[in-house]
This record gives sequence, structure tokens and C-alpha cells, in this order.
Amino acid sequence: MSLEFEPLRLEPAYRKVAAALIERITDRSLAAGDRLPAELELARQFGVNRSTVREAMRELESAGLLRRQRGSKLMMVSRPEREVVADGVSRALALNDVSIRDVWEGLIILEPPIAEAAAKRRKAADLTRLKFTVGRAMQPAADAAGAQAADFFRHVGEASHNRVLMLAHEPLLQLLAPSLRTVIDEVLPARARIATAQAKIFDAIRAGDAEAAQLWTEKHIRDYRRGFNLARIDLASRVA
Amino acid sequence: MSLEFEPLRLEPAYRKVAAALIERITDRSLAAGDRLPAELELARQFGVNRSTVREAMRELESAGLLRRQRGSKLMMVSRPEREVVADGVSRALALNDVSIRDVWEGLIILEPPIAEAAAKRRKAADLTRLKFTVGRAMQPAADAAGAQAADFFRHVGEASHNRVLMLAHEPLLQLLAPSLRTVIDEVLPARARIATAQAKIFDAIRAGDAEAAQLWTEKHIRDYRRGFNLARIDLASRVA
DNA sequence: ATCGCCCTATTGTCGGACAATAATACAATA
DNA sequence: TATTGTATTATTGTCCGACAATAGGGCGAT
Repeated sequence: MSLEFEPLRLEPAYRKVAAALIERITDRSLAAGDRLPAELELARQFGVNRSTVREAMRELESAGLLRRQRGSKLMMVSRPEREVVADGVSRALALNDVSIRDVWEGLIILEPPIAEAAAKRRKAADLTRLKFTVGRAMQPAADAAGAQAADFFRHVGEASHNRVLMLAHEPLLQLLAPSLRTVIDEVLPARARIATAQAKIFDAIRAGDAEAAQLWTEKHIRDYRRGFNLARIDLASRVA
Repeated sequence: MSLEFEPLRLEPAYRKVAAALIERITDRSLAAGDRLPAELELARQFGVNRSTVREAMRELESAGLLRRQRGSKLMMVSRPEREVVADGVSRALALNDVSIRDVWEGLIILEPPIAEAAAKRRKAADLTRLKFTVGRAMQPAADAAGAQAADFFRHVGEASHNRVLMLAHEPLLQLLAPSLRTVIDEVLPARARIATAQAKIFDAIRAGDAEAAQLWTEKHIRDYRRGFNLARIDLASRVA
């Protein structure tokens, strides 16, 4: 009988309350947009103190499952926003000492197929958004340099109409944006090259040419890597 | 002067405390493994009530930034575990009505290049783990059928030695595992085909043959899609 | 319908309390 | 010496009660 005992886990009440609420949300008996019952009411139902309920709610809130409208005090159930989730992933990656090379490798893997999918599935509205962003590529709004580059990929992702892909590449864009900005600041011809590449990719997506979109995106991202070298960014260094 | 006013955001104290703690963790002045000061001490430092500190801590806890050892009552700073982060992402995707097709598309994009990277960078230990998992492919442990398939990809991901890739495909594996299990249960030849494919991929990775690893992985995943059809799984249906 | 006023419900925060128990130090024992 | 037991302290989980601020919602006047 060398059967080991499971380390029996005694969860605190606030965690059980949180789990119960999450369960209700994931099984859709509490749908996005619904008002959450008042804290006192929840406390009564669960048979715990209001403080305990509040602690549980903070957990859901930070996961993006609860939100309140701007200036409202009522808690609404919500589906987790892409940005909130991506922020958490970015933080996790940064704290796990992910390198610029790692993130770049994620990009070179993800973006070309995303562009391919975008070329196949883009709608008129996608093209409008994308065109507007491409138009910003040459504008010397220095503070937004990295942001524009990230926005471009973001909009290509939206044109793919696949939320998995959008959410998957969002943290990479967040983490790489500062480096992209450095490249644009340090490497003089970078801005023009980027603008050209974005225009090519945009044209391919508009034309529905999946293969061209994929190829140009791949080139574009390899170009960024060359930019890292020119800007003397160490690929092995941690992302910010 | 049509300058609009920013909707000034009055953040509650618990959020500010949480932000301050997160800041300390991300800037590494609180490193993973460090003990967090006691709640009362934090309350004193921030000049707020202990309840407020506790609410803030729940936020960090659910983000995986704080943890306590099993059976300990001291809070330690920790780097977010892959599983915790991936759980959140999976939940977010599920609540956003992502379809099986969306997730599968993520897989077909990610896994072949991951296998490629694994073939280039695998270490001896990776091969050991992977071999063990491949060995489980034919065993009729019905309850673990989907899990084995997911574990295989998980270990390939680990062999890539790129945390970005590991974290990126984890939610996909979580979301798809139930469907994979259905395929294995419903489609009789599935188990053998999977075992064969995994063996081929393993061989390629062991041999360091990146191209073969990539190709076989692609085939393997397309095979799963055929399995979905055979098992009458609607690709447009929401993931569990 | 829109506006302004009032009442109520709800939240954010506080202070204090207490039991349970992990952390710690120290003594006793094998 | 290394384990085991004992006593003390620190810390957490949970509760209770309280209160100010204010959003929600109703009602009457316009």
C-alpha cells in the first residue's frame, strides 16, 4: 500500500464563490450583458459575507468576465475583451523572460498565414480600416511609429475573421511594438520600406491574392529582423 | 475650443493598489519567489484598509502573479504558469463563440512550424518525453484519448524551446481536446492513424529533419479534420 | 418626451474582531 | 545529530457593522 494521498485542497471560500460565478458564466446561465446581482444579494445566496463575495468578484473582474460601464456602479457580465486577455498574456510572456527572437519567431509563423486568410475572407469594411492604417505608414508621427506597425498587423488579423488568430498574435504585437519603434527611429530607410511592404500586402489582400499576401508578409517580417540587426537590437534580449 | 475632455477615470483604491503591485512585479523589484509582505503591512504602506489590499491581491492571484505554496499561508510572487494563462485564454475564446474551425485553423498554422522548430532544437530530454507520450498513443485508455493527442503536441511545443509558441498553442490544445477525443471514439481507424503519424513526426524530430517534421505534422492535422467530418462534428459549432 | 428633484439601492472603503493555523523558535527525545 | 514534540507568534480567512458617495429609478413639472 504505497498509495500516496492526494494533497487535499481546501479552497478558501472566496475561490469557491469565484468558481461558482465563473461556472455560471461559462455555462451561459449568466450571459454577457446581464447585470450581476448586488453584492449583498450574492452574499445572501452563497451564505458568505459581502467581503468574501467582493474578493471573488475581483478575480472575475481581472479576467474580464465582469465589467462596469464607464461611470456606472452596476457590474455587468461581459465576454473577455481581446485587449484584456492579451495584456495578461503579454505580461506572462515578459515575466517568463521571453526573448525578442522568440516573439519574432511567433510573428514569422503567424502573420503570413493570417495575411493569407485575410486575403480570402476580407470584407469591404476590413479594406477600409486597413487602407486607413496603411495611409498612416509614412506620416512621421514619431510617438506612434511602433503603434502603426502593430495596428497594421492587427487589422490584417481582423480581416481574417478568425478570433483565434487575432487573439494569438495580439500579445506578439504588444511585445514587439517598442522594438519596431526603435527600428523605425534608428534605421532611416525603414519607414519607406515598411510603407511599401504594407502597400503590397494591402493590395494583395484587396485583390484576394492569398499567395501574394502570404509571401509579401513573410518578406516584410524578415525585413523587420534585418532592421533589428541594423538597429543593434539584441535578439536574445528580453522583451520589455 | 472644441477640445473634448477625457473621461477622467476615477479608479477605485483596490485597482490602484493592484496596479502598484503589478508594477513592482513587472519591473522586477519584486522577483518571482519573493515573499509578499503581510497584508497588514501592505495596508500600512499603501495607507488603505486591509480589505482593500486583499481585493487587490485577488486580482494578482488570478493573473498568476501571486501564488502560495501548497498548504502555506504566505503569498509568494510567481511568474504566471503557462497553464493558468492558457486557461484564461481558452475561457475567453470559448466565451467569444469561437468555432471548431477557427481553432483548427490555428492548429494547422501553428503546429507544422512548431514541429519544424522542434526538429531543429530538440534536446535529449525532449525526445525522452516525446517518446513516452507517443508510446501512449495506442493504449486504449479511453478517458485519456483526447489528452494524449494534446500531450503529444504539447511536448513537441516544449521541444521547440520557444515559450511564445508553447503558450500560443496551449489554448488550442485545451479547446480541441474534447473534439479529438470524440474523433478517436467515433472513428475506428483513428487511433492507429494517429499513432502512425505521431511516430513519423517523432522520428523526424529525432532525426533533426525539420522539413519532414513539418510535412508530417501538416498531414496529421489535416487528418484530424477528416476525422471531424467522419465523426460528424460540425466545424461551425462552438468549442466547448 | 425632457428636465430637475428626491429617495433608495449599491458600491467603495473603513475599523475592528476572532478562530484557525502556518511560521518560528526551542526543548526533548531517540 | 536528526527527528519529534511544544509553545509562541504572525498571518490569513472570514465575519460584522458602519458610513459616505453616488448611480438608479421614480415622479412631478415643464
